[in-house]
Amino acid sequence: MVSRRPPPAAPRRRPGPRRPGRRTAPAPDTRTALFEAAALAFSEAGFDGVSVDRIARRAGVNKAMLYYHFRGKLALYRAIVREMLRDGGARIAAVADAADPPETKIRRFVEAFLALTEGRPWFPRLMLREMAEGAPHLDLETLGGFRTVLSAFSRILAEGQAAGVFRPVHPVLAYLSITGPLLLNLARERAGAAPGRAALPMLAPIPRDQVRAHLERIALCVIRT
Amino acid sequence: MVSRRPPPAAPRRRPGPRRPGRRTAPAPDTRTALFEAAALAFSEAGFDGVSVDRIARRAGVNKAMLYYHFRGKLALYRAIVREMLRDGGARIAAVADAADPPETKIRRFVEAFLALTEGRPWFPRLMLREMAEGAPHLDLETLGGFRTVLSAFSRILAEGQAAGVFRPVHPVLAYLSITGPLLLNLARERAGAAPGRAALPMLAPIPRDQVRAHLERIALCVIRT
DNA sequence: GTCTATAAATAGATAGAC
DNA sequence: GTCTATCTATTTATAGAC
Repeated sequence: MVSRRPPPAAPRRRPGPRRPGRRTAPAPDTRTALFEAAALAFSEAGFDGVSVDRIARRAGVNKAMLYYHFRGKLALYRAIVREMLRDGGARIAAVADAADPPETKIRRFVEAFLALTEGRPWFPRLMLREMAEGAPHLDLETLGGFRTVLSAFSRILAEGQAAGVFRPVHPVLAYLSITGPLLLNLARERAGAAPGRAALPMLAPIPRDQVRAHLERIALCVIRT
Repeated sequence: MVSRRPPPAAPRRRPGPRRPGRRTAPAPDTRTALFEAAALAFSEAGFDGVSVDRIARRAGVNKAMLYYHFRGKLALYRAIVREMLRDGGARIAAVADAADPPETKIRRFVEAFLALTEGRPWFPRLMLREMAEGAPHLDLETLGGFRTVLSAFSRILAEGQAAGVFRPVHPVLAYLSITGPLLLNLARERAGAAPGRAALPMLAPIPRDQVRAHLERIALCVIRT
């Protein structure tokens, strides 16, 4: 049910943002407006839950512009995910390649991931949703973005193991053990923010610092010798 | 985008399964067939990704029967979630109320949760998806089913804390720290099972015993003093 | 209880004027 | 680059025969 008609086989002709010296209208940032409106909308309602029309209206532009600037709904969605993974991968790589002891890097990793979820409100929702669905909207190229993140994380683990302070642990399990509780907790708090649910203690927010401390504890006790 | 028209305000008239001594046709198990077909379909494609028509066809019955036996698509979905939570809550409560030391109960909890995910293939997918979306399809009554599960888990924590073997920890964070990695790992393996992804080591399955051992380690190191 | 037929709404996508 | 208008497929849901 991802897309009603078979995907149009990708001729890939990216217009590229804002070439100087054109004859047409100013075009302030139609492409960017579409991108950000779609990112928020997808994170709130999921790929199937958002209509192309709604994205366009939210961006304040015409629906047809989505098909002009991107190749369609699915291509726009993938562009959003790729951008997220590119930025996330760069930040995690910066942590992994810094000159810190492995344990510090793990703490920095937790903080970087937390910052990522706070800087882009759509990041955790969109990512968790896509994972929960089994990533049916992503192609191999987009999935490759995950590898960048995971391999940076794995470098930290390997360094700690070489130094004898970390035990051997499956990198994927370790990664999911840190990020999973965080993503699910954010989803839980979001569920509690829905109207008529304020009275459910089960869905009440937990202070940010308490969450951060908990995640660091998980991280270190899972991978430390 | 949950349902196109406003929900019909719930007169709640459950037909009840199979009353003996009727005059109409045998009706072997139309209701059950619909229930199971829908559970699998919802877990595969999500609430919005499955059409009523598809559920009916998969169950081998007519589409109109869904509206006869349940009140509509949303009511059927909620019935499935409620059944899951009822059964899950009962199993976790059985673990919590047994005569074991707290640490054993935690291990039993992990095993019970794992068994739950293995016994009902749709359980982890459906649950993770619904959580990832912020539970937009659930009413307060259905959400109450979560409380049963969580309170049983909290009883184990409280018992261990009273005995001095567990440290004080937020029950919700502890719960998510065990179940989150498991659910996300299942989703990851499912993503890897999609056609054309067998070559991605990042999505390769991890042996069940390794996962179980990892979850137990997380559980105990998060809550133990 | 079960079915066919259809209503009423909305989806993604495109053609073509400007 | 941007727009309006529209095509076509699909959706949830119901009416009414049997």
